[in-house]
Amino acid sequence: MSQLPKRYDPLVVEKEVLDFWKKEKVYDKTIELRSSGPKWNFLEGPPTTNGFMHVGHARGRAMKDTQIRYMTMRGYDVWRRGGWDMQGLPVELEVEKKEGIAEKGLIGSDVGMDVFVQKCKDLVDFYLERWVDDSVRLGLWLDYPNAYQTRKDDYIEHVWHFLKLANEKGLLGRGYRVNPTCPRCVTALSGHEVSQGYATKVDPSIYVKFELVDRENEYLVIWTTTPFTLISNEMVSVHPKYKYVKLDVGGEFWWVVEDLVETVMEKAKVESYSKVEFLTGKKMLGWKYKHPFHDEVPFHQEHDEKYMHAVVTGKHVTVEDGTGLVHTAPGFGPDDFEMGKEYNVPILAPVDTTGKFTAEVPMFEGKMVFDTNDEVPRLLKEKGLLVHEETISHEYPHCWRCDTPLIYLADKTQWFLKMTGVRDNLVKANDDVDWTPDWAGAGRFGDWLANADDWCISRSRVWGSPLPVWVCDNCQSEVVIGSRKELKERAIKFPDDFEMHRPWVDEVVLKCEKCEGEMHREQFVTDCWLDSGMAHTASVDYLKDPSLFNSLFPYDFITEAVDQSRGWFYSLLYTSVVMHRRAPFKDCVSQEHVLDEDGGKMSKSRGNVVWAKDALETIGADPFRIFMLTRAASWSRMNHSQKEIDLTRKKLDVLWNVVLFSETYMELDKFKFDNKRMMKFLPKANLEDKWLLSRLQSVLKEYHEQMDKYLWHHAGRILLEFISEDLSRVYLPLVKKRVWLDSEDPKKVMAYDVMYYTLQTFMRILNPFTPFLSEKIHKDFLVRFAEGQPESVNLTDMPMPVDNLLDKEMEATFDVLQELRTASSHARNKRGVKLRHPVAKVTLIAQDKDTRKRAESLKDLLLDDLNTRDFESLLTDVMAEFTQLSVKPNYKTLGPKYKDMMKDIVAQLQKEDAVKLRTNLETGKAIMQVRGKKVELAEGDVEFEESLPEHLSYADCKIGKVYVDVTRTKELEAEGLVRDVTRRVQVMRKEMDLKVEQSIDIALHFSDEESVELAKMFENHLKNETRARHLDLAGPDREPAWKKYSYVKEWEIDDLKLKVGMTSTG
RNA sequence: GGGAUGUUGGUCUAGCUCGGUGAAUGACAUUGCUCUUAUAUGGCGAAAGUCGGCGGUUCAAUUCCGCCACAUCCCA
Repeated sequence: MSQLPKRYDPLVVEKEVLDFWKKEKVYDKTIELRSSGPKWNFLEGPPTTNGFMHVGHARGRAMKDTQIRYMTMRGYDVWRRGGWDMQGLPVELEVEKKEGIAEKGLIGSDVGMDVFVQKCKDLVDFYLERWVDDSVRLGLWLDYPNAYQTRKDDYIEHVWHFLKLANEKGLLGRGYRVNPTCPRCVTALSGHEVSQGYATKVDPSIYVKFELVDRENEYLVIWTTTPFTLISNEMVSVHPKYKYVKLDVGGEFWWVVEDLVETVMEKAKVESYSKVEFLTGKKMLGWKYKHPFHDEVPFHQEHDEKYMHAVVTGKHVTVEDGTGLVHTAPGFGPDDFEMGKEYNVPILAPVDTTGKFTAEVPMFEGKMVFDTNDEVPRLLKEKGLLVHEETISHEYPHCWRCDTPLIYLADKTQWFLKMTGVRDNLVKANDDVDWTPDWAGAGRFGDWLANADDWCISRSRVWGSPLPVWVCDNCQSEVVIGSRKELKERAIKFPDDFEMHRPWVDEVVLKCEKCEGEMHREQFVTDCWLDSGMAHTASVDYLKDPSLFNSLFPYDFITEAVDQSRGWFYSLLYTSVVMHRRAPFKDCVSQEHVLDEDGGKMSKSRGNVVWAKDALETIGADPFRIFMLTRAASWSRMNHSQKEIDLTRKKLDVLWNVVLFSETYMELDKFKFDNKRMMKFLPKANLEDKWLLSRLQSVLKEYHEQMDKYLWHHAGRILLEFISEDLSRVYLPLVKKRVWLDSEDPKKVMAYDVMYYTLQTFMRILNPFTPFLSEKIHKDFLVRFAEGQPESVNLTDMPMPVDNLLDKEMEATFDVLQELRTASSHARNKRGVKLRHPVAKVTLIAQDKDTRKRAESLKDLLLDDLNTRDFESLLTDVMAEFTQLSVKPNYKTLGPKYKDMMKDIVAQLQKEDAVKLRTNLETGKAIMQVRGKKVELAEGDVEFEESLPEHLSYADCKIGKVYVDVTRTKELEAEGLVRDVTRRVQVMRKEMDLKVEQSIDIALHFSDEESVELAKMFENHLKNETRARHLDLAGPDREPAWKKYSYVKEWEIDDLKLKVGMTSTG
C-alpha cells in the first residue's frame, strides 16, 4: 500500500505518473473509452521543428492540453492529431550555419542541393524528437504517432492541389514584390535576415533640382542617399499636410518644405533668398517635372501616365532630413513601390539580381549600381541640376552572410494569391468564427483582413514545398500541376528517385501542350505558411480519402499565439474559404507571448530564453501549467518568473496537505467511502458539511461556465481559491475535532464521506490543469478509500453540479461566519486579547433580519469558533448606550475666530452633552453659551471621538457591528491558561515525532501558585487534549522528578514561566 | 518606416469589449499582534499609489482625444 510522501514534490510525482501512464497505456484507454462519444475536433497548429520548445510554446501547449482533457472527461471523442511544420527558411539558415556554408551563400554549387535537403531533413527530425519529448513531459496528450508532417509528399500534394484550384479560380498570378536583395549572393532576403544585418554605411548625400514643366524657371529640390536610383525615378512625394515654400534664389525659384528652408539654403550656400509663395503639399499634386535622365533612358520617353514624373502625396514624407520632397523610385524601395501602385505609375527596375544595370539603361549597362554613385552626381552637375553634394553615414541593411550592402529591388517574377474577389468571403467566413476574446477576431483580425494585400507565396529557397508551376522555354505558357499523378503523366523526363522537393522536382521536364516545347519548373518554393495553412485538409489525407475530412470539418477548436493572426489563422482561412467556402474552425482562442522576468522579449541573442525542458525539470509540469493558465488571460502577455510560480505552487502544497491529513485519519479508521450513506445521513450532518458540499456545487457551476467560454484563467483561479479559502481555511479547522471521535461515530464518518466526496470531485475538475498531481492523488488516495474507482482520473467523467446539494442559504450563512471571525479577531486584536483566551460575550448588531437569523443559526459553532461564552445577535444597537462620546476642539478653525476666548470655549465644550451637540450640528445650529455670549459652532470646528467602556471592544464589518465583551473572570483565565499549556504540549509532542494516538506522561511546573490552581480547574480537559495518562502539576514550592521524563522544555507565557516534562508511554 | 497592443503602490497583478460619482482588487516583500498535533501555512491589523509622461475636451477623467517615452508583436 503506497503512502503519500510527507511533502509534495512535483518532479517525483510526475516521473511516477509518466511511468504509470506509459505502463498502463492510460492514454489509449481514454481514447477507447470515449470512442463512441460525440466528436469534438481539435486542429493542432503545427510547431516549427526548428529550435527547442521554450516556455512560451509550453504555455500554449498547456492550454491545448487543458482544453482537450476537459472535453475528453466531458465524454467527447476528441480528435487530436499532432502536427509538425518542418519546412522553411529558419531550417535552411540553421543548416547553412551548421555546415559552414553561410558565407559562401550558394547552396547548389557548394554541397549539392540533394545533400543540403538531406541535412534539412536530419535537422527537423532531430528537433521533432525533442519537441515530442518535451510535449510528453508537459503532459500534452496528442496523437503523436499519426502526427502530420508538412514535408511529406502526401502533404505537399495537398498544397499543389490547392494551388491548381486557386489558379483555376484565377487567384494565382505573378506580380511585383520589392525584395531586399544581396547582389553578391544573388538572392532575396527575408525581413528577419535583413534585421540581422544593419550596419553603418557611408553614402553620398545629394540635393538635386528637378525642373518643373509649365512653370517658368521653377524647380523641385529633392534629396537622396542612393544617387543610382535617380535613374528610375518616377515621382516626387510631398506630404499632403506640410507647408511648402517657393524660394527666390537669385532669379531661380526652388520649392522646399518650409521647416527645412534654412538647412537646405545653408548646404546650397545660398546667402540671400526670399520666400515668395506658400502652398500645402496637397495643392502641389500632379505638378509635372522634367526627368533629369529623360534623354538617356528610353523608358522615360516611352511612357506618359498622369502621375509619371509628377508630384504625388504620401504620409511617409518626413522633415527630419532632406528637403521635404522625396525622390520616389517604385523599383527601388518598399514605400516607393506602394506609391507607384497607388498612383498607377509603371515600375522601372532596370537592375538584375546581381546588382548590375540592364540594357534598359544603355549608358550604365553592365555596371554595378553602387559604382554609379559617383557618376550620377557628375552627370547632374554637368546638367546644372546638382544643388549640393556631401557624404553621410547612416544605418543601412547589409547581407548577414557577406556584408554586402543590400539593394531593394522590385522583382516581377514573384507569385501571388490574390485578394480580389476573395476578401469579402474571408471577412464573412471570419464572422462565423467565435473568437476568444471576441475583439481579437472581429477587431484585430477582421480589420487586418479587410486591408490585407495579395499574399506573396513564392520564395527563392530550397527547403520547402516546390511551386508546381512549369513554364515553356519556347512559348512561355504556364501550367499549374495539381498532383504527382498528373505530373508523371505529362512528364517527358522524370527522375527515378523522385520526391516532391528540390532538386528532384526541378529535374522533371514537361511537354508544352501548345507548342510542344520543353517546360521547366519555376524555381520557387512556397511560403511555409501555405503548408501549415492546408492543415485542415492535408492533415487528414483528404486526397486519398475525403471521408475522414468530412467527419471532422469544420474543426471545433484551434488556439495559437497572436503572431499567427497574419500567419496560420490567415493561411488556414484563405485556403479553406477558397477550397471549402467556409472557415475551417469554429472557435479560436488567441494567446499572447511569454516574456522574461522583467517583461523583456526572450531571444537567443539576449540569452534570456527559458527552455521548456529546463522549466519542467526544475519546477515541474503541474506548477508550471497551473501558473501559466491562471496567471493571466490567454490573450494577455505575461512574464515568466520563478518566484511567482513558487507562489502558485504553494497552493498545490496546501492541497497536498489537505489530502495528507485526510489520508492519515482515514487510514487509521479503515474508512471506505459510501456515497449512499453520505446522502442518507446528510440531513443530519453538521453545518460545515452541508456548506462544503454546497460550495463544491457552486464551484462546479462557475468552473463549467468559465471552461465553456475558454476562460481558463478564471476557471483555474476558482479552483485555487477553493483549495485555500474553502477547504483549507474554513472546512478543515472545523472538521478537525471530529477526527478524534470514536471510529464508528456517524459524525466522524460523515466528515470522512464529505471530505472524500469533495476531494474526488475536486481532483477531477482539477485534472485538466494539473494532470500529474490529480492522477497521483487519484490512484494513491481516492482509489484506496473507495470501491470501484477507475485506475486513472482520466477515465472518470467530469462531475456536474448536483442541485440538491446546493444550498445558497447555507453559503450565505457561512459568509456571515467569515465576517464574524474577521470582526471579532479585529476587536480582540485592538485589546490584545488572544484568541486562546475565552471572552465573556460577543454581540452582533446585524444589519438586517436575514443576517441575524443566519448568525443565530451558527450560535453553537460560534461559541467554539470565536472562543466566547455567549453569543447574541441583535437588530438595534443597545451597546451604543455604553458608548462614550467626547468632543475635541479643532484649534485650527476655532482659534482665529475666537482668539482669547479659546480657553473658556474649550472648558465649556467638555461640559456640553456631546451626543446632543453632535445631533445639533448635524441637523442645524449648535450654540453654546460662553461668558454670557453665544458661540455658534460650524462644521469642522469640533471633532467627535467615540470611546467604549473598558470591558468592551468593537469592530465594523460588512454585516453589521460586532462588540466583544472582554471582561475577565477566574474561570475564563483558567481556560485560557489551559489552552496555552495544551498548545505547548502539542508542539512538544510534534517535536518528539509522536503519532497522534500515542499517549504520554507529563509534568508541569508553574512559576506561580495561582496558575497551578487555575490549571487544576481544567485538569481532565488538559489530559484529554494531550492524550496524557498521568499528569503531575507542580507550583513554585516543588520540583517534579525531571529525570523521569525524556523531553523537558521551558516556556514563557507572558509573565508566567512554565517548564514541561514529557515522556512517551508507548 | 507603417500598423497593433500594453504601461495600475518597492515587486507582480484584478478591474476581460462597449465615452465618466467605490481615487482602485489581491498576492509577495516590510512591520505589530495572533492561530495551529495537515500545511517551509493561516488569521486580524499597519505602512505603501498624482492608475507611464505632457497637453486638450468637460462641471468632472485612471477611465475620452492628441502627442511623447518605453516595451512587445505584425508588416515592410
